[in-house]
Amino acid sequence: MRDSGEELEERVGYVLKRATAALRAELDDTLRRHGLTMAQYACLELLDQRPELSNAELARGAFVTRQSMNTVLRGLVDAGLVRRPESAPHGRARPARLTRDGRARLAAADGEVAAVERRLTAGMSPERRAALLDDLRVMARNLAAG
Amino acid sequence: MRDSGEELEERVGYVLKRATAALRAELDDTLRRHGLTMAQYACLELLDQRPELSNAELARGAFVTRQSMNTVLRGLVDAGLVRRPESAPHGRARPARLTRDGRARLAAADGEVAAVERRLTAGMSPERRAALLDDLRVMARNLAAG
DNA sequence: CCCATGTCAGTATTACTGACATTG
DNA sequence: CCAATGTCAGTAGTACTGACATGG
Repeated sequence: MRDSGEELEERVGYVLKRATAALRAELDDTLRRHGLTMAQYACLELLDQRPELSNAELARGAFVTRQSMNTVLRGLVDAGLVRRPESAPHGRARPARLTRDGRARLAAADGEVAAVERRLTAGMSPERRAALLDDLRVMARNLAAG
Repeated sequence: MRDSGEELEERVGYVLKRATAALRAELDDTLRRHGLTMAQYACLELLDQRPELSNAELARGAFVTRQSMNTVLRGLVDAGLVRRPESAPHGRARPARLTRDGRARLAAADGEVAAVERRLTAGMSPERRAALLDDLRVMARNLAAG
């Protein structure tokens, strides 16, 4: 196959989108059963790893506008999963934190999410998985930088 | 690091989501300039590769319900980018095809999309890229099957 | 004044469920 | 009757732009 080399370069994005579409569909179902959407889950995940993030920081972390993230955040606050101080300790930024319920909800969903992820990489050697993880990080950084 | 091996397994989905979120944000911008949304672009892509797909088949290909795909397809037909026969040649399925405008629009967008994809994998060796492509295919298949 | 942040308002797209008709 | 398909209706969640206020 002469053209496989050239095709390759063009098609990483295509296959990446396909893999993610499949993952999204699967996670959507899983999370729905826990009363969460993908956007909400992503936000909870971010806050779990890095508490005290402001709305604007969360937005940058999820690659969306701060208006979009604000909508998500509001939903989470209304649901009692996230807490924000009434007034900003500095500037206008109000650092968000998971509530106890938020941590519990995230933990409950995480178990099933992990199961989906195990299915995702079924049949890959640990080395392969490590290389994949590396590549994905490179890709995220490549675009986040630009 | 004792836990790096275990962490690895858990986090492929997380990093995959991050990489895709970055890609989505980038493509969203790019496609917007061509008057296309991600869903529309995905649909055009599918039809370009496999003409004559019905709405239900497209839905399965994109991992969404046929109702969702129907909405997208309607938009594309209204925009004159996709054509479907008035009546079904067999059963109720009406095979869709790109119009000349549809092909042109897709081709116009594809140039920029390819540029984004090149940035995406910048700094990866051809071997690495090939392995990545392979892994992504495995993941899509792993979930699509389940 | 400038910049980052938060937030309100409005709009478009997408994805879902439920329901129903039609075709083979 | 049944399975697949198309489609209408309704709803929810998400993402965008534009605009404006506020704090440092």
